[in-house]
Amino acid sequence: MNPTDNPVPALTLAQAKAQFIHTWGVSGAGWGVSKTLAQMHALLLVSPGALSTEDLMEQLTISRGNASMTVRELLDWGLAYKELRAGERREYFVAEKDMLQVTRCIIRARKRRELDQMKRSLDQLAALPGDAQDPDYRAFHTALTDIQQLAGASDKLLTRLMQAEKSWFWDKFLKLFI
Amino acid sequence: MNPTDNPVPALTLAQAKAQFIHTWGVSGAGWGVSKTLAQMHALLLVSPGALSTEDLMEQLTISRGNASMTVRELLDWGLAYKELRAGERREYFVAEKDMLQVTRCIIRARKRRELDQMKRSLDQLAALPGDAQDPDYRAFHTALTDIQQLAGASDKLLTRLMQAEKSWFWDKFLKLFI
DNA sequence: CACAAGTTTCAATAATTATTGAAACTTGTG
DNA sequence: CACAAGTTTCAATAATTATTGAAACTTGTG
Repeated sequence: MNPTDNPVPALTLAQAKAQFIHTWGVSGAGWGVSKTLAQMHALLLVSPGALSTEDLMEQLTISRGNASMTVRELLDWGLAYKELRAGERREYFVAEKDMLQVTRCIIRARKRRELDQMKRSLDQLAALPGDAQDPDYRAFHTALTDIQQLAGASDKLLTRLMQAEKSWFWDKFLKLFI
Repeated sequence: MNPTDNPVPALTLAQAKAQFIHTWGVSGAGWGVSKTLAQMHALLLVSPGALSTEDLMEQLTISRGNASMTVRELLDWGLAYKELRAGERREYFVAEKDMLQVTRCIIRARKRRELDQMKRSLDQLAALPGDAQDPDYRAFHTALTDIQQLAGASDKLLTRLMQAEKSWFWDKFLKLFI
């Protein structure tokens, strides 16, 4: 189909960035951050310098309101930082670029939002007394206990990962599993 | 507020089940399975016997169509099995109750759907040649390389977890991290 | 303290995703 | 092969979630 030696015509850098932003947005949606949030993070990740709200609006073609709220959320998650410039009113933002740190931020937020809450609910439900002869009660109790065990293990693993230093992380975690 | 010795009035088993189904549904939504799917799985988990489509419809108060599609999806994910009864046309379903197996199923599905796809995209983009002097290119390339590294590590970790036998899992994984 | 430059809020609306339910289909039996 | 018992499909609709954009607000200066 393509008569040259290079079968895939090279993308321009701008196209590659756009594709990356798109891809990151799609997967972001898959792990519990909104698409716009993930895209904004992607844009900041591949930008060499800090960007203003205005820049974000333009480059992602989103409204001012959306840009404002999303950038605030990004700060909340710890995935971006403000960069203030002397003598300028306008705020600039840079991404957290250390991917281990990024992972940690996301784990922390999701653990709090979901796992911790689920554990509370499970603890309450698993404590329900009942008749050990009743198959309904037995099924309920067995399921709950198993899930609690998994939740406890996940909790501890995630807590460890969050505390992990880069060296610990790469040493224990990667070397063990790779 | 409560004058008896028991400050929280005990839930009935049915209420506890309902609450569990609700909670499981909420967290399910958080990790990429639909709420109805997660609820149906929860219901099957706490049911001592197999349930028919009819039972699922009634107990979750969802339509026949929804029940049919969701139960199919549950089979797809490997989170439930058909149980056929001799001389009956009607199909019954039981949950996969081994939580390690459940985790494995979910990891497998999500890895395929998201991580593998993302890796393909990253590999293509990270291969983009460019001018090492250009700060734009440098930022892009650094970000991509870092993410690739993380994606590679995650991939290997998840693959290991999926292959894990119960003994391996509880030995290495839990003992190491707890 | 008026104004310019920017930010935030939030009701209205658009976009997306999940659900219904009736019609079409399948399958096993007399 | 007609029928009963069940399952699946899918267009219409409902529910949910994300986005806009204009108005209100904030903040720093002359």
